[in-house]
Amino acid sequence: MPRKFYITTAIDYPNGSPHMGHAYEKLISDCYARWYRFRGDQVHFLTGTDENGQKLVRAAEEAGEPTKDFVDLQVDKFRKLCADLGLSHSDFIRTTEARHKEAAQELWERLQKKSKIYFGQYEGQYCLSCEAFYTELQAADGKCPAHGSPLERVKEDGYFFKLSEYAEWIEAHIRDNENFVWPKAAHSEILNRIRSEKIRDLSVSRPNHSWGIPVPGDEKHVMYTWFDALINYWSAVRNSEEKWWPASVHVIGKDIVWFHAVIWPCLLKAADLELPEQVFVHGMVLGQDGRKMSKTLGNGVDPYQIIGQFPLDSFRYYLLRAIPSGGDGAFVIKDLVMRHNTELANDFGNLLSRVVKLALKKGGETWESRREDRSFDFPKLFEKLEGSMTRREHHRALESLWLQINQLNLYLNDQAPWKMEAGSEALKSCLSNALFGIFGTAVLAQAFLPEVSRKILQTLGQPEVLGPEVLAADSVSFRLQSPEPLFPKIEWKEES
RNA sequence: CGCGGGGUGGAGCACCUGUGGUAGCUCGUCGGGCUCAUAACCCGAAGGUCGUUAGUUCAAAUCUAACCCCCGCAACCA
Repeated sequence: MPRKFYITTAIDYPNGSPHMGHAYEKLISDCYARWYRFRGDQVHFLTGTDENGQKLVRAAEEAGEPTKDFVDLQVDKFRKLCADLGLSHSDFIRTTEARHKEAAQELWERLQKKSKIYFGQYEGQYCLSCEAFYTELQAADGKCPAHGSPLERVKEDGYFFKLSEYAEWIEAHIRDNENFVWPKAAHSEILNRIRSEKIRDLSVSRPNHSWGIPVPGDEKHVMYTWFDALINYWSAVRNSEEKWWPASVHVIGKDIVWFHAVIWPCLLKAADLELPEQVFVHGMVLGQDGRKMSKTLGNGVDPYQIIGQFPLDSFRYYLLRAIPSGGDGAFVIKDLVMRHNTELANDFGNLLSRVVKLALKKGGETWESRREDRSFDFPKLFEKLEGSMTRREHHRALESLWLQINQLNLYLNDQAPWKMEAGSEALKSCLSNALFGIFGTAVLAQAFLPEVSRKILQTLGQPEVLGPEVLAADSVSFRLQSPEPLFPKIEWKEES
């Protein structure tokens, strides 16, 4: 029976255009979605947009457009990004959709019925321009960190979620489930924070300015954006809840760990819903100077500087390989080009050329690889990749894959099949081994380099999508086609 | 101040976080091999006291402590 794997990205806040971080998170998630699909699991892969909150209303005002029109337009950009990245997502959710509204309201009512939400008063330092409260910690001097203007002491009516009731429970849950927040650094950081901060009840409503999801039974309030945003993971699969819930992995960035590792599980617990298995925190794509990408520093790289300029698989490969999962990494276009030219073109692409061309010359189109002749242990390599992927170390999976590619190149140099006599057994066995080696590598590379793998399999005369079981098949036959360069070299000059 | 991440041959990074045991990868430099292939592939060499200091240990880049430096935690922003 196939296992199920439900993976999500964070939903994006579309007040600006998609940036590198969005692309990174989506590509990582896509890689895992494809890997689990490859190993035979039933996969549901969700991404989408978070469209509530006053910040969007303000952004629309600044753009001089009605909020809804503005948001629709922005969301299209994110949809386009998904398409341009070749994402294999199963669903794209918008928090302005009816299905989400209904789900959020249902969850609210559930919590209210169980008295986990109550009506109260919020008192704090409030910035009028931000329409947000700041804690003593954020604004120690009583001034708005964003505007520098003095904050007002404001009392406001609103709804609260009894987060404090769950303080001990969530600490225990995180402590006892080492994989719940991953990687380890994120796990200990959040645990640390829970222990040092008093968990207080969470304000979950805002005054209704006709944008947002109305609080059931009280039109004067809408849900706080974060409250409803988290629920998207549930609302997207509510119609087939028994099939997909709970989520297997929420892939998120560092800045929203608290919401996903603390608030979200507590909400679910309070509503008697099952908890996600894992919150996977990825690192940040930094600017080429190794600092956080920012407009003021001008060190940012827009995803659209890459998409269309460089092959998609090279972009994917670079992000997945050059930035260790869980850590931060600088995005340097020159390095992307270098990895494309050396690792992809020279190591991998050239390997395909040299083997297939030689095979065509020496033995024609039809080749067969039998299990007893094989020099390479792909089932074992699969296990290795499986281990890396389970630990969410996709960069190591790629490293293992490349070790295999290097081994193949070395094998050819050692065997020197071009010196062997045409028609000899030695030649036949050497080349069928090499062909199987490429085949196995391409099969395993599907989650990482979908487009390229497809082309390789096609060159070998194999079906487009294959699972790990073919690696142990008794016999695989190839019907070779003349290969075209998989990775034409890229000429690229600094500051072009 | 506090929290978190990092400091490894000329450059960029693994390992450390999965088990402490001759320091590994890519690029660059130098020399060699091969000629099937996308001027590609393979081998070898030079180059590091793994931020500093102290400690634990038969043995530390890896564990412990202190310190120094860089980055993120306010804004565009995952």
